[in-house]
Amino acid sequence: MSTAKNIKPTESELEILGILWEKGSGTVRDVHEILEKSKDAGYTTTLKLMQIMHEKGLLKRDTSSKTHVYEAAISQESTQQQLLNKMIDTVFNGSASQLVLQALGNHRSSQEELDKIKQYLNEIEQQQKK
Amino acid sequence: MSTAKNIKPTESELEILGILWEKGSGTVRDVHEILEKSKDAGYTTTLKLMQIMHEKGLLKRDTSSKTHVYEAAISQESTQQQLLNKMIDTVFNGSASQLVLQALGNHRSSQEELDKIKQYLNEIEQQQKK
DNA sequence: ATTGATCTACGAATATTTTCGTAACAAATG
DNA sequence: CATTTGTTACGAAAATATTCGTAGATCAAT
Repeated sequence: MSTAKNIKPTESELEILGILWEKGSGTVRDVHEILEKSKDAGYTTTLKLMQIMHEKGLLKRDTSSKTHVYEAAISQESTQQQLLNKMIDTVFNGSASQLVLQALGNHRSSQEELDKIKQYLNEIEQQQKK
Repeated sequence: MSTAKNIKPTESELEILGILWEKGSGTVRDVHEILEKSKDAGYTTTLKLMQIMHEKGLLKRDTSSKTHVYEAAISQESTQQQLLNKMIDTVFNGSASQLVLQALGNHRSSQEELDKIKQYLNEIEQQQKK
């Protein structure tokens, strides 16, 4: 397993990763301004966090201009998967479908999304028949 | 919202809650023995954690005999929901169905479980037609 | 050139979480 | 009854995570 990162972002780090995954890339100020909406921390706090994340290999950055531009260095998918696995393990008695039911239950999903899920379920069933 | 607990169990606390939800109730030793399998910490560490959790209102306990018996004081479902919501928010761009797809993707689910999910999807669709 | 705004770097203080040693007590064992 | 075993309580150390003040650099506008 070459890409198997056993990296464990902290709570705050995940918030920053989330923002960068969505934006693609951004400066400390970009990230900070979004973060501020839901949190309250100073600018240098966000800066420091992102610097630490860069040291840890969680973020890449372009320092060619004065204002550095950051982006996530770990994939959203693999991080999602890792977090899901732990969550299923500790809080959902090891049952992925229990998690799925719970997630579907409380979030109003669009018809389009539901269709996508259904379609996916069919694909899974097809595969398992083989 | 009367029961709206804004309680945020830590990582270790979640592990203990998970065990107690599954067992129903147990002594410190019970919990510790299970915990030991995946972690390595001393007995008094587990004890201390459970004491703190009791102080915080995360666990109930029966002290009528020398060896205390603990059980979870917060519901598994509401905790699951709270964690899911945060996760969807920070890591899944706010999309519950994205989480569902990811969860289905990597965990091999039994046919029975898949059926249950399908059935649930139908129920949701029915409700939304109203 | 001087000022002001903005940025990075860095160190350190705070806060939080986790870990464990030690003491006191009770129950079981010999 | 003395000893060993298992338990709780408690305090504090250790490890981690978060926050921020301050200094120095860069750049733009006066």
